[in-house]
Formats: sequence, C-alpha cells, structure tokens
Amino acid sequence: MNSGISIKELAAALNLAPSTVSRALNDSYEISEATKQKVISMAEKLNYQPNPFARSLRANKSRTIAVVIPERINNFFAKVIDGIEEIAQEHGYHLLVYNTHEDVEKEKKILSLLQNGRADAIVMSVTSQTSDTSHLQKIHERGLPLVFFDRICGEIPTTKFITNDYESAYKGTNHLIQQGCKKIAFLTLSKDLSITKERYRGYLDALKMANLTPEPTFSLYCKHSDEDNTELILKLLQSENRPDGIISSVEKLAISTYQAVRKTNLKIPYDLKIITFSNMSIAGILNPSLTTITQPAETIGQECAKLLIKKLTRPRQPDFLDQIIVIPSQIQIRESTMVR
Amino acid sequence: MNSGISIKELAAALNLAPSTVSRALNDSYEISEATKQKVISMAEKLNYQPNPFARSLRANKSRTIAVVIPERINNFFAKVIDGIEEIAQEHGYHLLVYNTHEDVEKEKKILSLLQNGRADAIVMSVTSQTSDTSHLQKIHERGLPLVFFDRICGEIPTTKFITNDYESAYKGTNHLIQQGCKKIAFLTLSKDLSITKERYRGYLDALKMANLTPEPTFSLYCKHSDEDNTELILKLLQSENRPDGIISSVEKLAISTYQAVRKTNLKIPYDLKIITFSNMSIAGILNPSLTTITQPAETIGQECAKLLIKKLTRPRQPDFLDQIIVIPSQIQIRESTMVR
DNA sequence: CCAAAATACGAAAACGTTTGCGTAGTTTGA
DNA sequence: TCAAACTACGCAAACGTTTTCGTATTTTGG
Repeated sequence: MNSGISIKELAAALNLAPSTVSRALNDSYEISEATKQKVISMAEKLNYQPNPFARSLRANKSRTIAVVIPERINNFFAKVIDGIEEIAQEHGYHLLVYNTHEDVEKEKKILSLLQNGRADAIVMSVTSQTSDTSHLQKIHERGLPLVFFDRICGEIPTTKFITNDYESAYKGTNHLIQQGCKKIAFLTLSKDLSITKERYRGYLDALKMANLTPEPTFSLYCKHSDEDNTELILKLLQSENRPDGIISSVEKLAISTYQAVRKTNLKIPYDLKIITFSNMSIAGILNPSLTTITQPAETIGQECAKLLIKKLTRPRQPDFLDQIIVIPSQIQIRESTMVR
Repeated sequence: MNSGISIKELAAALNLAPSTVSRALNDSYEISEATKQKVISMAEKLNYQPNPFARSLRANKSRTIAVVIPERINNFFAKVIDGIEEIAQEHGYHLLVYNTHEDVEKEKKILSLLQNGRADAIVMSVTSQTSDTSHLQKIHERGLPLVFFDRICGEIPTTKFITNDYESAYKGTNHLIQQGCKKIAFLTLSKDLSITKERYRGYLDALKMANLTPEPTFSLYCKHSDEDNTELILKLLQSENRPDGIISSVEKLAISTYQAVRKTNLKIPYDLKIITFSNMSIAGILNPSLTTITQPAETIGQECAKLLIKKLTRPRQPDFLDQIIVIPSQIQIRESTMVR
C-alpha cells in the first residue's frame, strides 16, 4: 500500500545486513564512516522511511503525546495546543488531540483508549463535569506520564500548570470595586471545577476586604448551552436586586452576558461593568471593548510539553512532582469596566 | 512500562494458544462459543489491551487520520476538526492534528513526516503560501488517501470539499450593492489560494452585473500579521477614494477592519458596510453586529471523514474521484450591512 | 458403518525494527 | 612476536499481533 521500502530491501540493495544498515542510520560507533555514507546516500536515493510502528513495537515508545481538552472552539485551549505542538515538534513528537465536549463519559472512553500505549504521555484539562476521578487515577497508576493544565485534578499526585487563579480573580474583583461596583456577581461553570473554586475564593476574599457581602443569587453556575446561559444571566440582570458588576470565570459566559445585556436597557459600563477570564483576540473590538484577564496560554502549553519531553527523552527521570506551577495572567483594562 | 499484559500471557492464563485467543477476541467463526466466553471474561479480568503498534505493523494500518490545517485559533478549522473527530471516533479512528501556521516549509516538513504510514489518510487545507505542490503530489502518488477541504489544491486529482465560494461571494457582494454600496473592496489573503480565486470571481461578476467597475486598489491582499493588516485596511479607508462596502474572504480580516474603523471617524454601517466569510459565534454581539457568510464547517468535516472512513474500512474501494463537492454557506444578515 | 465434511484448536511465520552476541580480520602493545 | 584489544560487520532473537496451514476430533450423510 503506502508503505515504501523496508530496511531489509535497503540492506539487500547495499549487500549489507539489516542490522548494519540500522546501526549506520542510527550513527552507531560500530560502523565505519565509509559504510555510513554509502548507507545514507542509498537510503536517500530509495527514499527509505523507517516504519514508526515497528519502532514503537520494538522500543515500546510511540513518540506521540495525547492532548485531551473539553472544547476545541476556544481560544485558550487552541493556544495551549499550539504551545504544546511547538515544543513537541522540536523533539519529533506527534500530537493526538481529543475533544471531550465537556462530557465525562466521553472523557472516560478516551482515557480508556489511551491505556494501550498509543501515546507516551497525556496532557489534559478535565471536563466541567468530572468529579469522579477513578479513570484518571487508573491512567496515573499505570505509570503513564500525565500532567494537567488549567482545569486540574487535585487528587492525582502529578504536576499541574495553572494561572494565578485566586490572585487574578481577587484583582479582577477588586478592580470592579475600585470602579465603583457594590453588587458584584460571579459567573462560572461547574462547582467541582478546580478553577472555579480558586477563582471563587479570590472573588469572595476581595468582597470581604471591601466589606461587601456576597449575595447568594450572585453566584451563577451555568450550563453547557449558550442559549440557556444567556437566559440565566438575563434573569439575573432583570431581577429586583440586580448586580452592577460581573466577573466571569470563563470567556463564553462573558459573551453570553453581552448577549443578555442586548435584551435589556442596561448599558455597559454605565449600568453594569464586566471583567472576564479570556483569550479572545477580539476583546478589543467588542463594543464596549471587554476588560479581560488574559491567561498565558501558549506558555502553559510550552511548559507542559517541556516537562513531558524531558521525562520522555532522558534516561532515568523521576516521576512528576505533586506540585502546582503557576504562570500569572495579565489584566487588560478596557471600556467594559470604565467608570463612565 | 505502561504496557500491560500481552496476548501471550493472556493465552497462558487460559491454557490456550495465542492464536486461539486472538481469534476468540476477534469473534472468529472457528472458535466455540464456550471458549470465546472464557477468553473474553479473562481478558476483562486481566484488563487486556491489544497493542496498537503490533496491530499496525501486522496490518499495515494505523487507524489514524492526519489533519493538517494552517491555523488553530480559527473557528472554522476548529469546527471542521470537530466534525472529522465525530465521525472518526465512531469508527475507532484517532486524529493526529498538525498546524502549519501558514508556513509552506512547515507544511512540507509535516507531509514528509506523514510519508511513513503513521496515518492511514490525510485531510488538509493548504497554506496561503502553497503554490508549489510537489510535496502534495508526492504524498498522493504514494497512494496515501488524501482529501482537501476549503483551501484546496486543484492540481491533485482527488476529492475536495468546499462551500459555494463563487456563489456566496457573488451573493454577498450583491447584498452590499442592494444596500446601496457603490465602491466595494475585496479583502483576502494570498492570490494563489483556491478560495481567493473563486470568491474573487464571484465578487467581480457581481460588480459587473451591477455595471460597477472594480478599482484596482480595492483588491487587498493581506499578510499574516494582524497589525500589518489593520494598517493596510486603515490606509485604504483613509484614502481619497475610499470604499463604502467591504467583502472579506476570511474572518480575521473583518476583525482587522473593525480594528481599523475604530481609528477613523467612519461609522458602520452608515459610512461603510461590511460582510465576511466567518464562523464566529460572536458575530452577533459585535457592535454593530456583523453580517456573515457562514460556512458549514462541521458538515464539511463530517463529509471528509465519511469519505475517508469508507475507503479505509471497506475492502476494495476505488480511489477518490477527482471532483469538488460543494456544501453551501448561509448568509446571516446583521447590522453591519443595514441601510441606515 | 465408513468416508467425507465440519469443528475447534495449535504451530509457526510474518510485519519492520533494534540489539545482544559472536566473529573474522586488523591493530596494538610490551 | 604474539597475545590482547579493537574494528566492523552478520546472525538471530525479540517486540505483540494476525493469519496461513495443519490436524485431531467430532459430526454428517447415504
């Protein structure tokens, strides 16, 4: 079929043994320079391409990293993958990418498929619905290198990469307070999510420092459907005691907020200020432009990949430390949180 | 390492030959029901996972499809991949995803890596810089199933999936004309790109039908950098003879246009109307909301995958026909092309 | 009842690499 | 000068599957 010439045929063409050819191509010290040259030029002439599966079978390595994300149409995850791919490609690694669509069952299925060694390592961000972590535990116990980023799983003792969620949420909330907000709402996805917890803590602490009391109705846990979310937010905005500021834990809820605001008479930033975690390149052209907490997505991806590659390519690397590495976000202040 | 139990060990545990176990697991008619049951339950008990590389080596198939795109932070390509993944997953196929970053050299490198059978097929959208197609030709001649979508390569005799580029551009331009535009500019990337040519034809024909003459300066071929593009567009908007309507061949140029407009006194849609090919979910919350030609991204991905899977899973499938399959776009009229 | 067919399984080869081991022939060293 | 070391290569096994072929046992048919 598509398979080209094998090392045996290449050896035959050279009147050499396959083992000699293999060693020559791998630049072994046991082979003379003259032979190496002959082999290399013949390999080029015949366009010899080593079969990756034979190699993988033999070496029990695939030179492949699996990336598992909950959403593909998302600038943050896209940038993270770009970062991972950059480092991976430098070291000859390939990327298998899987989208769980925020579905735990799909996540379980994918991880179960990855048990057979198809990938040498996994880098992932869990679903907003992932509370039972036995499937992750299983992978980790099998010894498959596993790192998390952004939406991490605390129970698994491995290295995790996140941004300064607590601090950014604190600063973001504080920014709203300084701009005059008194009634600040917090939008997020699932309560179980690691980032939700940290960002929520930051939000609460900022309120406390300003002697503001968090209203129960101001913590909004949203669903998967954008339409439903817009409805939820609209209700909040139309309620008797509506917020005058919003901090959103994820990009798409800020978008839903813009959608909802359009259905009211409210004007951003006069009646409502909003800040969001986001990696949108177009935050600046929204009207009003959107104040964002921009996560260092590419860097996170690069760091994940660097750590993995180090473990995969060097001989006796220790297991990943059970630690959280924090890469800070940057707040971009724009019109949506202006005073007037 | 991460590799679990092999079929030999499983066979030993059952006092059977590996061949029998293999056949039992593959539901061969040569194995009795009783034995099959024993094998299956033991396999589950010992958590047997077949080694994919041994299988691939044996079968000369990888159950893997490579996807090559020019840009990852792009709603269109993200949706297409979602579509591909959906169908692929249904059939047990995995996805290797590569981003060329609009760089031909990277594209060549990636395709060269894919020559060794790591993937059973390739679905791709070429770089805006791809004019020499010898690397694509080589892959195709090797017999590796290859389909294109959106940015296709006409020289390669295979199946291509696109939207109705000509017609959509024609209709889009015509829409601008009917809304009163007299001086319509066309924004795109490279001249070499298939979609550019078709969409440009549609633009020109619509102008001709309306007895409008296309000004040379109104055809803007943009670069890779968003900042440069914004500059280019700004210059166009500030020129003596500025356009009063814009049709953009790609999403990000519409965004650059919004950026550029912000630096002028022009108001959309009063002074300038704009329509763009785009898959942004947030076109509706831009201010003014953006009229779009929405490509059927998921469907395109699904159709690509279906065609590939058919060829890969059925015994004696013919090569892909040298044809172009068109899946129509839909125009969403919003404020950016309103009359006043 | 007996040859022919069907059933159910095992032995071994093959896919394409890499690598441990063996060994001719050459070089080294005291 | 001659054993020891080195150089440069070949042989064969191994990775984990699947599949061709072979065969012992049972079943079928007239």
